[in-house]
Amino acid sequence: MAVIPMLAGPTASGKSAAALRLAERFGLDIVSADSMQVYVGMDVGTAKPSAEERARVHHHLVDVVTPAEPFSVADYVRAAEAAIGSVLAEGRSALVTGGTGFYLRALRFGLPTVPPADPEAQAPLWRLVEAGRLEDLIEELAAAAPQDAARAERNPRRVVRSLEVLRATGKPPSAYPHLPPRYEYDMAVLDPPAEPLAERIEDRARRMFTAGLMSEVRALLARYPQQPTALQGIGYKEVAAHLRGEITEAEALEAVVVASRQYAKRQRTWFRREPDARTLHGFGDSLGEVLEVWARAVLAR
RNA sequence: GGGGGUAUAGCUCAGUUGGUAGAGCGGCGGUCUCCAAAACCGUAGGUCGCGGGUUCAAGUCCUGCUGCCCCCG
Repeated sequence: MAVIPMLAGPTASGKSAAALRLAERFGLDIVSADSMQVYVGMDVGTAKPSAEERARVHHHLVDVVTPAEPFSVADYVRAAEAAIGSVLAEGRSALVTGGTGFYLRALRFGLPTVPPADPEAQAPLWRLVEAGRLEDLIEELAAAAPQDAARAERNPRRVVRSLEVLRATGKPPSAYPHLPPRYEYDMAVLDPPAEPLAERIEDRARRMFTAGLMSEVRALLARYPQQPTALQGIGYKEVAAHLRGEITEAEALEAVVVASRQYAKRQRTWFRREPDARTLHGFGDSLGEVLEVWARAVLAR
């Protein structure tokens, strides 16, 4: 059974460029693992691969839904596994690459068997949260599932989700096993030094603004008034605030830079604890040889 | 030149009738079982512009100086 190479790393770590090189070198398709690049019309702000790059290498899981549609890890895993399956069926292999650790982990270790989230079932719980009764919900959860309550860390989203599952099925999320993953992966994580990464993040944010991020957001808002997830994206929420006149363009740019830096931090934290992953110190663009050796070894298994 | 205002954590600012300082943001660390570029949890930062004075005690009152802002000339 083939082992699929998986390349992760924080934003602006040069993983996309590196992935493109590896894909061309070894004749691989790229399977993106990016929770924002799945949306049509979100191009500039997500640093989506260009049309030219997508002509050179087939990218899967990019542009699969509109910003008006919901999309979740489960959707991701199903679609990504299907994509990998079809590539393997053609006698080739794929390279999974992206920065959404949550998606990568679900792909590697399997989707949990917890029932899917149901917005209607969550609605009454959210009403309580909004009414300032989070404490009560935590208590209810703690009474039946102390571990789940502890793990929720007072995070409203996690408390609500855990209670939703508990109330609907009588079992908390922690009682559900994971489905076995469909494929085996070998994960490499780019870990660039913080300072240079921060500089690259700032440069890239600048370039996004000059490349038309503002008009992209304007078009998005006009076309999809209801956006469950898109406006969570870095670059999008800040520019939207500017378009509403709440902050200046300079402030929006600064906010994007800060949010991106914080995001990169969270990604590093996530990947650092990822089991069985090899860490490669540096940027994707400066690790060409190392990455090639790694990919060749993985593909030979 | 005269008058008024202001000076507190990296930034923006709170600090009640005097009892040696807080918040938000940022920074740093962490969490993550179907919204994850999300949502959270935890921490470290301050000779309160500088010098005098009053007081048992001053960020808080008085005073001189310095910086910044506004008004008048």
